[in-house]
Amino acid sequence: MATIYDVARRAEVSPATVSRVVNGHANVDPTLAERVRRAMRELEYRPNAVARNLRRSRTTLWAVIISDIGNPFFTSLVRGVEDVAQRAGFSVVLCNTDEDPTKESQYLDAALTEQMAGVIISPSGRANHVNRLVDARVPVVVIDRQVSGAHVDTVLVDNEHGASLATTHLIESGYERIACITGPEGVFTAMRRLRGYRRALEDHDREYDPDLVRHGDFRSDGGYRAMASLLALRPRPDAIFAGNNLMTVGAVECLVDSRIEVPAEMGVVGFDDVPWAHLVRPSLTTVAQPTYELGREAAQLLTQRIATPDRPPTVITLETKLQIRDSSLPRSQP
Amino acid sequence: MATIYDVARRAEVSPATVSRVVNGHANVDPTLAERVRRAMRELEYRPNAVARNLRRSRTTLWAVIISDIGNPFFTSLVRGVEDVAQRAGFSVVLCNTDEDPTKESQYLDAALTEQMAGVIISPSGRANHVNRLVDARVPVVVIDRQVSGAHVDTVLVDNEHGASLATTHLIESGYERIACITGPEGVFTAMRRLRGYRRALEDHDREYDPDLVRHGDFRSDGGYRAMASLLALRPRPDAIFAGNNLMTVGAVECLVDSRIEVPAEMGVVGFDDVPWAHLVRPSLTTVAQPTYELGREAAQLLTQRIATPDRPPTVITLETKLQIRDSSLPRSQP
DNA sequence: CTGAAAGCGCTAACAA
DNA sequence: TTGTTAGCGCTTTCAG
Repeated sequence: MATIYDVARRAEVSPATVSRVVNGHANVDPTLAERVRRAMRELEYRPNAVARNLRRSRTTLWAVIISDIGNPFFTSLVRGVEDVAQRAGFSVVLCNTDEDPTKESQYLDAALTEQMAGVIISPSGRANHVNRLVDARVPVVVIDRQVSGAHVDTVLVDNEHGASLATTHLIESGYERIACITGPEGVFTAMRRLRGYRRALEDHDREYDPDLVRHGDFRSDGGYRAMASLLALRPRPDAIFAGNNLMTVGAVECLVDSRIEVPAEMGVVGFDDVPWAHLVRPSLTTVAQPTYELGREAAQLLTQRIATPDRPPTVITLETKLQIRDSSLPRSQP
Repeated sequence: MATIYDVARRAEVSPATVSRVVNGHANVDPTLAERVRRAMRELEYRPNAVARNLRRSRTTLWAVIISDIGNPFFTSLVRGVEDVAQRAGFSVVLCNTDEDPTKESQYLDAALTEQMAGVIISPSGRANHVNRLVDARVPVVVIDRQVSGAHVDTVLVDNEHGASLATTHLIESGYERIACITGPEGVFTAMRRLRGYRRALEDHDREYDPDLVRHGDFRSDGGYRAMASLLALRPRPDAIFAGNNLMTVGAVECLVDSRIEVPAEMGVVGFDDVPWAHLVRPSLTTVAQPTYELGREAAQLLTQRIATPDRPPTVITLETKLQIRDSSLPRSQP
């Protein structure tokens, strides 16, 4: 690999001049600049970002740390991040933790030791992970899940409100025994969505019954198992609110396998849109999240945090929207 | 951020000794080592990977460059890569090109300038991109799509054979006018799958009719549009072979919207499994690819390439398997 | 077994 | 406008 010295020698200038041409910083005599550019071309010179990063003590890479690369929620979000990052001159790399705190910790280490310019993270676990970044003064934005006790920019959706909308919709459509499949205990979004479900019930003078609640793993399998367990109840629930997209899919798979008709025998509303929802019969009522915008907002916060590290942290909450489709058609009266 | 000098001073040793403790390279007196470790803890010392990388002129990051992060094919593949990488002490970062050569080029630049330890790429475009890596002696493995004229490790599936199996299956199930939706012109997998389709037809003394072929974009929308265009034909096709998972989804969506019964009015076979295939009615016959293994094999080749840069390139071809489900049920005789 | 010192490739004062 | 030079933080000879 040619270095900046090789180029300098060939162009008969100093390394500093080459650096100036490469970075377009200072004014360089056009003749020299041209000579430098030619030398670069001839030597196929490519700046060594590692050396540059060391010298400048900053990099141009953002890490986006997410918990499930297989969930379209995150892939859409990542696109939002990418589009903003690119315009601001950063490259985005993705790190997939599979909801595993060990993996998350490893990627945090990588982000720290590699001196990444910034991190956008949907934290799987406790606050201390995020605080490691904050303490090390790495610009960081938390996305999707609030971290209590971390003083950090955050982008959320109105989980509780969305869940409440969904549940209210089921109530008003005439469903009587509405169950809930929420996410893992201790995960922020899972707790908020459960709270919204509960609030809606209580607002309509329904009893909140913990027996009708299951905790899944935010993946399809968990939704399937939770649904199966709910189906064993007597009396059986006649509707369910599922706390994320993949668990909705799993729950519906279970209903299909059990030959239970949706919505005739079981109303279904899910949180977050299901990919290829059109293909699923019947079409699914969901609480739609602005996933792409979530990514955009996070990326914008991150650029601002990088520009002004000492600004006070912001929390942005985006709105969800209830998309009524066929899986929650009004209950025909007996 | 504490540096190695800070630690050395506190532990009253030389930076070299700290380095030895950190890397466990040479033998260090246990007393000193303990002093160093304590100093590290007290200062929350974290080695600066940028400086280390510069000094060692190698890094510990792999880039996986893929064309569509929204396609489960790639997400499963990435998991295969991650599992191997982690064991070998590398971190994996993902780069999404959205099939855009400009983005691809940018990520290649990033991989080069950041001196990444290795690259696994599913190239969207021409050979020259990959050759930039090979020429720069960056360890690289090409995955999913062969690059003609690049002397490089490659992991593929038997696209032609799989496509031929799928088409033969439709023929033997009694379908008469079998159309094909393949991928973008010039994309390796698209060409091979089209060739398999054609070969199967000709092997069964059917005429290959270019009017029955459409080129989609490997995404759902493209599949939808291609299907719509095929439906305008008179006589209409009575079966289709779709060249990847998302286009299969799009094609089926189009059929649903057009109220065309599958398989009664249109047999469907897709290449690559569709996520949540259970939910799609009827269940879809597909050519299943070993996506996770694809990633594993690629990662293994990459570790070998890094260990022995001058070994001759290998091409590995994994087998696909026809998964027969309901969307291609034997045609009932008229 | 330990320390001194050179240098990875680049940038940014500072001087000329 | 250009060049000289001193590091960024780390590893790794080479002496001791």
